[in-house]
Amino acid sequence: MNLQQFKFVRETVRRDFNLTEAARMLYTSQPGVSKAIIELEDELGVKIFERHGKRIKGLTKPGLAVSQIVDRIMREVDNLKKVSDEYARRDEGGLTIACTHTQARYALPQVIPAFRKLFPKVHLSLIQGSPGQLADMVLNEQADLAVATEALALTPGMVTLPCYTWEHVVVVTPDHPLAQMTSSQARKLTLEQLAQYPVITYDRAFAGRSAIDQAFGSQDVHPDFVLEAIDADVIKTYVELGLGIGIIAGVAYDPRRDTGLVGLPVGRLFGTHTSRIGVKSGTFLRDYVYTFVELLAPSLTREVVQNAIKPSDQG
Amino acid sequence: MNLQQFKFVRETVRRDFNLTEAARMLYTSQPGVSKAIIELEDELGVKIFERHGKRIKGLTKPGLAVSQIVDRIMREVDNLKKVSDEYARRDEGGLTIACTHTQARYALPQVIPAFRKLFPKVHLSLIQGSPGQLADMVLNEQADLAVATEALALTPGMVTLPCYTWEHVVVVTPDHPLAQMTSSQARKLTLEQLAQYPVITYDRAFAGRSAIDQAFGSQDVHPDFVLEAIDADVIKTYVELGLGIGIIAGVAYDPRRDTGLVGLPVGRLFGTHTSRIGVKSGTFLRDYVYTFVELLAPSLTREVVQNAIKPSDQG
DNA sequence: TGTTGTTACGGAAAACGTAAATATT
DNA sequence: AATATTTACGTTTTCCGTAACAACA
Repeated sequence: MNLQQFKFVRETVRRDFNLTEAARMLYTSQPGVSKAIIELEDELGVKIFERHGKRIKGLTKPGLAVSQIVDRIMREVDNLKKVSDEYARRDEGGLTIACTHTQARYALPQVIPAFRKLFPKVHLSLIQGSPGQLADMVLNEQADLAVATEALALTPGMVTLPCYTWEHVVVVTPDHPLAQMTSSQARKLTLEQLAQYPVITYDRAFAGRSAIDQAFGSQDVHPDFVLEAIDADVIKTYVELGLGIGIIAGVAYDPRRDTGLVGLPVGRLFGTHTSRIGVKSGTFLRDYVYTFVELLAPSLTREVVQNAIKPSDQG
Repeated sequence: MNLQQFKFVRETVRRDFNLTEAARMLYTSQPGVSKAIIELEDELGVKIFERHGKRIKGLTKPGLAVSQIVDRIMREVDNLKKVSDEYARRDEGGLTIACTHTQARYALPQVIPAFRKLFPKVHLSLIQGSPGQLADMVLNEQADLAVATEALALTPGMVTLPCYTWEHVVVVTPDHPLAQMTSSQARKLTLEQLAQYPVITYDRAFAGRSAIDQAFGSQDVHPDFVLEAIDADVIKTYVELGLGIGIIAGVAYDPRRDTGLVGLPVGRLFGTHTSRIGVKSGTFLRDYVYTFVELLAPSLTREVVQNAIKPSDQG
């Protein structure tokens, strides 16, 4: 039994039981992976992988149990590295944040400069992806934490914590009829009125889009979604081109910079949303990660987060 | 980083930071242990052990964190072996029970025959020791579970569950004044009356002795404890020799077999005691271990026990 | 001065990659 | 036929024990 074998098992599971892929990801030879796994199976006395002839198709029943334990071991091994780095290179290291475009472009810029001043030696990476991908990145420990609004939650092993709340804003061109309204008229704007115009907003999986659909749906109003995009910059671009009205996250509209657009504060129509951070349960987080989270959401103190990631179930 | 290094670190901590001892326990050479640990320290970039020159005196701050993680890893590695044995040799294996003499001699015989019938291939070992030793054996995973009445509890990582309750009994020779009483007189026996005779009972750490002391102490009665022993058989022997009256666990007195003794049911004087099983939190238990516990205490179902040993904190 | 930890060194074992064989889709 | 896994084999590296050395108490 050795750590190498565990690494191979974990990677093989992650790569959907493709040894060749697993070997490639770990920069090693495929026969080596095969041999190591077979040796582990021999030592444990059980087959970990279900084989149809020579093709590996999935986990056996004992294999599932083994795989879960192996995951826990490898997670602790990762923690070992992180813990010692915490002492050896106190303020150095990497912080990988998986987030949506909205977060990367509008929310995180409000904290990253301060963070960099505190930890100039920490190498930051922002990885963008869909909320589903973000969750995967955190669970596979490719990212230390995820920030998103839509469904990060509910995968076992994933812990999410409320970060900040926000509302949508409607953006239109200055010459658009909606832009001509008095502010008292604007306050009374309804979903029906909005739905008279083509709508440009986020893709299904992003930035509170589900709340937008729900709001319209509950009133049985069905606007024409002419264009859906991952990020507010794209949406704003097409709004400026006159393709329709935009519904974007409030943080994504800045009256001073977005001079070609008028923002209508009708967030109430679509409800209030909570952006959340996602962390993998049971992982060790470097000191500066806690600091980062506190900068992003002062209510998420070190204690709150530590308590949340305590491993309560196996993940 | 490899499992060997982890094993060495764990053993070195357990052997009070004596590399020579650790090496001997693991049947390997001492320089090998030294080298492996140094290599691990180099790889992690931190010193794990506090050294005064060349003497290892304890854990450094990072070393403590490392040691805790290493313990968790090694525990999971042990689980891996157990899990696969569960499938590979479904009803074979070992069951090591750490218990006091009272348990081994009087309580466990009531369940072990039934257990052996169910799992004839399971090799049973009973290790006897003081309650403190029992706890250590479980924590070091030399024993699967511990059974005892006195202080098993409260070490972190140890989970205890109530097993069965019992009371003490006073035993005397048939010609002893106390044996001449009518049953109504016997029912009214007081601690003062008992204290008129020399008392033979358990050693401080065993079988509810603390409750005996407490009972006498609370009435400010101070009997003459002429002899203290670990087990009831020894106590009964000396009672038969006329050295005094015996106070032993109720289970240890059988009127049919102990023909040379008369039992007085005065358990109420010393309160009711609960024997408990102790298990290490976070360990995997073989199927037959759950069965054994259910035989011993039907209320401790598999679900109850599994729930109890779920790792809530690090141990 | 005895005990304990580190360094040096050499033989044995295992780890790993290339090549070939075999099985699956 | 193409893709995927296992077997075979030889080189390289790592492992591990003995011996020698160094430092504490």
